[in-house]
Amino acid sequence: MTPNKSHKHVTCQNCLARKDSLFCSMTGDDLDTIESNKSCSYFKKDQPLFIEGSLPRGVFCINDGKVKIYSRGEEGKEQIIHVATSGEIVGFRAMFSGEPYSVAANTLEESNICFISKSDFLNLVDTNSTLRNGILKELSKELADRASFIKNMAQKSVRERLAASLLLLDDIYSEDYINLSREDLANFVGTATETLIRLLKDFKDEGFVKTHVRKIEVLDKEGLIQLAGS
Amino acid sequence: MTPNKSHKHVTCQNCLARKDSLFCSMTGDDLDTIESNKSCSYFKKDQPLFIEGSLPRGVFCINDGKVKIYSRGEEGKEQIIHVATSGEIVGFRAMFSGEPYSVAANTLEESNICFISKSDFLNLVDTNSTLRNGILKELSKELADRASFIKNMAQKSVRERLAASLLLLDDIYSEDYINLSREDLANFVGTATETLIRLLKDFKDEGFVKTHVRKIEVLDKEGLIQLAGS
DNA sequence: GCGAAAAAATGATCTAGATCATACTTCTTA
DNA sequence: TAAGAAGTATGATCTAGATCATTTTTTCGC
Repeated sequence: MTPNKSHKHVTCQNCLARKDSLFCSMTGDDLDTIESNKSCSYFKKDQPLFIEGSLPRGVFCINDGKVKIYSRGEEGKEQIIHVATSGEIVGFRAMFSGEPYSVAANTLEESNICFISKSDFLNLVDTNSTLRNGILKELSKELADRASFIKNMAQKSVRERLAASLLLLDDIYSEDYINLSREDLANFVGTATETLIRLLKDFKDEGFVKTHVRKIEVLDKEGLIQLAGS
Repeated sequence: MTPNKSHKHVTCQNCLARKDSLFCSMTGDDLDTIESNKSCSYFKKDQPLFIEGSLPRGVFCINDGKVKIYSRGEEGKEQIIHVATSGEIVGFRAMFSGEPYSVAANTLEESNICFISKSDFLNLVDTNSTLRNGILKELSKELADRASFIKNMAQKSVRERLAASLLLLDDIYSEDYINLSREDLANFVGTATETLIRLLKDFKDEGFVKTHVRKIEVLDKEGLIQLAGS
């Protein structure tokens, strides 16, 4: 875990997260444009970037931290659609559709996040064809992801979905242990918190994972892959 | 229902479906390009446009008919993600992502469908910014749709999902009755065929719908909206 | 470091919906 | 137009997972 997450301005030129992002191929000039127009903020845990139904004013670029993208159901229960990490750009979909956000975004931990205004971003997309193609590609990939998400929700058991989710989150948290509340994890898997806790206990007993208080260490990736099915 | 769906060449200039499509704003020149390079085919019921895992060679433009977009689960059970109708362009997502199709597409009824090759289509997208923006918008909207699809699968009962699905399909089939097999409908709602049949019977008894053999007439939209919830 | 509040865990119970078996209806096509 | 096949319907049963209640553990502000 990064030792110091407190607020500091990160220049795009030096941004370590950029190399993994849609901005990876950005050249000097365009980079300068962003750099001089962006703003950088430090977010505490569980702060909103935007809420469902509001109008997008720009995009968020995660320098460091984790962000959950979710949608709230009737009784207020969240369904987490995605967990975004360093290098990801969050919130550009609603900008293209011209509609209000259909989802909300909150930080899951302390995060450093930059903001680029709608006009700056759209200009860039219009003029930079590499970025544009990257975005088309990204949108298409996400669409494919969500198709399989839907299929999993419809056809897999909670146990299978938990296995798949843990694998996914293990990638997202890379060197760190998975660090989500049981409730958030349940809302990602799409189940009740109690059910999640029980299944997680089974996974512990079966040696697939180990918990460090709230954090989850994946011990047996192969086993989870088997369990998750196709 | 169109009286004659047999094979005939439809020119883009005269295509009635175009006005509802991403190509709606297409100008003379670009339209000529498509017109001279596209091919038009007549598809019988339940014929594949493409299958999961194959590589896209172009896009399909539905002139007349219906197409299901679906993904197959482990035991072969389909999850229908979308039902596309006249004017829709099908299969362009995988072209941008550069990956094989993550979903499959089959006709649901006799259909007239045009094919535009990958290179022609990508050229058009590169040069025509209106089309491009239309596509970005479309992709973003679908992403939002799928987020709510996921949420519904996770949080709503089958009964609620059936109500929502019927409303959606009623729009797609516009003047016609909904015309899907019980199995396809079940695979769209995300439930077992038997469960779907039972719930559909309830809906009949409660006066929400009326069936004409396999076809379904929606009688009480308001009631279904209530039932479907948010 | 202490006490309150939040989060995690466990237990008991209940039901929506899956599954399996079988019967009936509607299409196909010979 | 009859027979077989596919699709639709219904009945009986079983269980994964939701829900509600309670206890234990962890976190956090003072």
